[in-house]
Amino acid sequence: MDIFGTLMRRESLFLNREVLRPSYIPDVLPHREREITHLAEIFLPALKGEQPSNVFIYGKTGTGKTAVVKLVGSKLIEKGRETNHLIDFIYINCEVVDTHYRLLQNIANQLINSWKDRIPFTGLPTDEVYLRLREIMDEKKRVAIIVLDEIDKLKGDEALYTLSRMNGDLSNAKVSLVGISNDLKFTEFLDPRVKSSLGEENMVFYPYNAQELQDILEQRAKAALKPGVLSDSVIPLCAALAAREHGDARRALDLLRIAAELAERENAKKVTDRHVRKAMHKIELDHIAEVVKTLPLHSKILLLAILREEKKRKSMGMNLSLTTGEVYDTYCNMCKKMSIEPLTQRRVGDLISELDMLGIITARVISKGRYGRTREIRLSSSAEIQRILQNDSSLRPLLLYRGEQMKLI
DNA sequence: CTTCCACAGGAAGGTCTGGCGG
DNA sequence: CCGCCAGACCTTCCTGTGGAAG
Repeated sequence: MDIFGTLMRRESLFLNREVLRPSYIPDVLPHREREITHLAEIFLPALKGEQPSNVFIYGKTGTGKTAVVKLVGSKLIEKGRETNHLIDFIYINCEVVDTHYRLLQNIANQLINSWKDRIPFTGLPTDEVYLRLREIMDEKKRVAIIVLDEIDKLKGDEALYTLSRMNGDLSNAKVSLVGISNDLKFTEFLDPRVKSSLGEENMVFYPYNAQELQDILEQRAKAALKPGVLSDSVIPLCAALAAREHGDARRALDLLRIAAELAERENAKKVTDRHVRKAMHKIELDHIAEVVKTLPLHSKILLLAILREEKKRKSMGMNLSLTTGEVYDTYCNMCKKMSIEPLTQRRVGDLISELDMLGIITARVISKGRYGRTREIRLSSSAEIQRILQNDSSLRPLLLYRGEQMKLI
């Protein structure tokens, strides 16, 4: 059987799939011309060997913050090479690199060329790492622009404090910082000194509206897909759906790409609205499935406890929402069944908040007056969560064999 | 108006792991 | 090998609180 032969003969709808991926940065960013110019003006002094102002950039996800910064950054490096002013442009995502130590370590390692001088990711005292970083930068004698994406994910403001006053410790090199955040309230909690230093320049990226999203999609679709494969209403629909979710361009591009992939798999000649809706559903379920699978054991037990309580409520025709106390009781029972020591209620409270932030459950704080203050807990997609948990081997003792399938007890 | 429930969630500290230099 | 370090993950102890009931 020529499995791949058959698949390969199937006509692809794509010219270049990459163009629709979130990591792709096009050379032209529609509706961000003003932001690009503004940022370029701020960076300009770097080309004269001077230190650009620090910048703080706000904006929700998918508003083009990262794309604009990376685009302007790469143009800056290019121009720097031409004019013989070498510039270090360091991009760090603080969601991945989220502590003082790792931040310094990461910056230093991006500046180091040789493998063996690299700084280990644990073991050294933090100030030692800082000293080494200083040495490295002073040796290079360059202007370095350090981009801290998702800066609000950074734990503690010590790291920002260190970086923002680093210029005082450097004799030959210069540092300027670009902070990117989608949390508008982020600076409120910062040390005032850091706040004023980081906020020398401020930029706000507003969400795209449906029309702007359409322009973006059209531009990308032209490069990514073969001509004529999109039904007329597909792009407006993707744009409208994404606009509903606070104008997230990343979401819009994902929708279009996945819709096209689904259509291709069906061997369809054209991408239609139906594919887009299917894509949206798929994105939601994939997200939940991915997160639930990788959850630590106690969070899984907790989810199972919520699932089971909800089912019980449903069969009794009662109100679906649960409280922390109820969930905790069921959770403790389940732990007993598995002969596992349950976590404290305090800890479980934190786990519940985490699940809420991940979008697996909704947990709103409500007051029931005389009957206390608690969280109102609900699963966001019980069918999908149940499907994942039923196939989880670590929860086996809590599941029951019935016919061919594992069922919840 | 006050009371008081059932927690929320802050602070501080303990334990364990992986990985470093010496 | 040891001693040290940062960070993940928990516990203990604690103070704070929205709003129905009294």
